Amino acid sequence: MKRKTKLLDIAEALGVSTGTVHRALHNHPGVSPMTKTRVQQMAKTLGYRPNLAARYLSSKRNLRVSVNTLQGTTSFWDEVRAGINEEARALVMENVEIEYRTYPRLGEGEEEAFEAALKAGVDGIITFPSRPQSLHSWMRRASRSSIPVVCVATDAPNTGRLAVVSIDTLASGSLAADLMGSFLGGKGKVAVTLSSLAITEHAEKYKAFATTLRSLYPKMQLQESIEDHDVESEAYQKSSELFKKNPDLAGIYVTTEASIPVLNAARDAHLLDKITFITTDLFPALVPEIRSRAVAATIYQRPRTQGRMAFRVLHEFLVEGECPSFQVTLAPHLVMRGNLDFFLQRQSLESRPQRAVRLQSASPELVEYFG
Amino acid sequence: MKRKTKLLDIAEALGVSTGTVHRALHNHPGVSPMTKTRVQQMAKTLGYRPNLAARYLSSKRNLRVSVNTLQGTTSFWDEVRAGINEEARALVMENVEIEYRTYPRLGEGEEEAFEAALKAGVDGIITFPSRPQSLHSWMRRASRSSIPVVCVATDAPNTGRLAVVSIDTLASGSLAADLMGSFLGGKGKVAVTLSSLAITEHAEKYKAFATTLRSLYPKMQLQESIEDHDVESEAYQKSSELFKKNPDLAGIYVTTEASIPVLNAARDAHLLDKITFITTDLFPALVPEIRSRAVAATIYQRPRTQGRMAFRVLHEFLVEGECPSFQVTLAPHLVMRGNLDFFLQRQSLESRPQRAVRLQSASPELVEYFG
DNA sequence: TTGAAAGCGATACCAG
DNA sequence: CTGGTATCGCTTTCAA
Repeated sequence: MKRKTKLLDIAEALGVSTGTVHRALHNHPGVSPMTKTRVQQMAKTLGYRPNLAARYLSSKRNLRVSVNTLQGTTSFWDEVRAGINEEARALVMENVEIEYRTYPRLGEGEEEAFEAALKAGVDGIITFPSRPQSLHSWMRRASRSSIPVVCVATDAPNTGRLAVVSIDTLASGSLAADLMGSFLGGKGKVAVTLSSLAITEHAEKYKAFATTLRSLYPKMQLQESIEDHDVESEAYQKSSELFKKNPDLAGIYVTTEASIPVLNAARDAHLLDKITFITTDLFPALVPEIRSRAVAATIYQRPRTQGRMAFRVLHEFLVEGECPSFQVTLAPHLVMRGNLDFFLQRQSLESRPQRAVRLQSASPELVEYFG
Repeated sequence: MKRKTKLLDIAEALGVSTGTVHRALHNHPGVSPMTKTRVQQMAKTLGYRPNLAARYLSSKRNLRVSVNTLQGTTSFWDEVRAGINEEARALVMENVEIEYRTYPRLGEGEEEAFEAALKAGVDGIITFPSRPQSLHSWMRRASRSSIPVVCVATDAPNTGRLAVVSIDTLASGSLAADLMGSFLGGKGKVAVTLSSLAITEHAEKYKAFATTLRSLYPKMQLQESIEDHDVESEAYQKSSELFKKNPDLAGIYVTTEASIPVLNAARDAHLLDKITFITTDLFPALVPEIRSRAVAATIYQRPRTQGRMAFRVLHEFLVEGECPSFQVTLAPHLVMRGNLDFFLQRQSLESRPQRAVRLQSASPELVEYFG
């Protein structure tokens, strides 16, 4: 086990000073191209890896990251932010500042938020690109200034973003299909609602659902999908129509968070107890529906963990400067009435400021839950 | 935002030197009781938090942790070790050494492994206490020498261990019950197999299963549980008897890894397609059973994440010196045929030496899976 | 029992 | 453009 090579080693090997080496490795101005390449070569051959402890200790600059997400009450985004916070405290030895920029509604104010983050000169951005197209040019600009951007929940393709953290859409759709088939004994009419087939994630869930259903439960009939375009009234409207047209509908898989209008449509059509619902995510209004078994199961997208991973990836990049571009994909969790309480217990504490969520158990111990 | 208080601050406040302060805070020998308490007081009132970067930088000592688990081929423990490794690389800036000590079978050689770790003078231990009673005195001894011990998968109560990382047994049992009820339409005879009711985790799973079944599906009849004592032949034997006595058995929940003998018993009794199986964990032999739908669903205990968390908790303690004793409880994952492939894809790469698991996706990106 | 001082490895500045 | 050097906060050793 040989000693790690440090700045001085490569300086001596080249007969220059550590200052020069440092500047060369960081592309700081004031180094002749010649020496710069020589230094970079030598660093490579010596296998130089910076000592992070020394870096943190001597560096006065602290990293600033902007977190751009939907506003408050949506429990999903509160969770995401909580996850980011947790990971920030756990991973870092000081010197990371997180600035939250939120926007009120899908696609409303997100460009402004992004622009503001860039203007403020942050070192990295975690964002939910609710309208990837509209953010596209801003993200490319960030990429050109080599400011890393991590997308959460939804990807923004071809934007030069560093990474995307999301739930495995294919696993979600396939699991939903397999469950639906099992619950219904492999027969009956089923449908899927989604926001828009134009959104990759939703299209993927739908496709996975359809494919799995066809291959595992060939006798089931999948109806055409419903697109609600993130409008609640549209969801209600269109699902009402669906129920009218298909009074024998046996199951429905709601891939978006907008399951309440669909449930209400079924309720108003007096079909609630005839239809098996599989929904997405977990939020207060859904809880009684699961308890009453109106919803058979919901696929939880682990917002807390998504936030955690997003920060982790960004931080790793900022610190190590690695990774071109990649995806982090999480396995979804299944919540049914049987295990609902365990998830609620976990959620209720997410807004706590502390570094880790801890709750009293029966024993005098501390309990931590991880999504 | 005021400057962080450092060693020098508290030294000046007391008119002593930083060396003394350091020794006092670390209970090093050679400090008068008087000054020691004065220093500790002052540290508290000033809200002193050590600067970890400086600590790492100046300290030559490196942490050694021993990981005591079952041997190799069991994919579960390979995963756990992989998780530990991953987290170690991700969390730490050098100076952590991991020593693996494995033992061949349940309860065989684990005391020796533990003793060896203590003799070797490690700074912390992560262990699977396969026979908590037999490890009891060793663990108490570790606790007396204030060597932190983290249990994985199974707890060892009243041993003074720092923490336990495990799957939420209640959520597992309840989820299994709810699924079973849903699959079977709320009626029929069901049974549970487990290793031994004397093991807390198994008793909890059983109880959760029974409770949830009774409350959500009161028409279902739960038979008496089968205990296999971790002996495959016993599992086969006893489940064969069960099937003989209850030819109308509709479902069975196998809470242990020993699902194969139970499946074989059902197969030999020509009841395989009449019984709905819900099993535990995911290993090669189980894959074809899930594919053929002999197993309707399996509850995955996320060994990789268990390993990750175990290391994380231990490391946090070693570095921050906090936490009396606590539990980390993970939500189980549900694997069915629909989403089986996603888990397999993830597993197949677990033994990779790299810091993160990355696999080629359709796009030229890197993909990471997290359990 | 305590103080003084020499590092640890990178950063950031100032002087040449 | 480049070299030299003080600095970050803590650990550790050597003297007193």
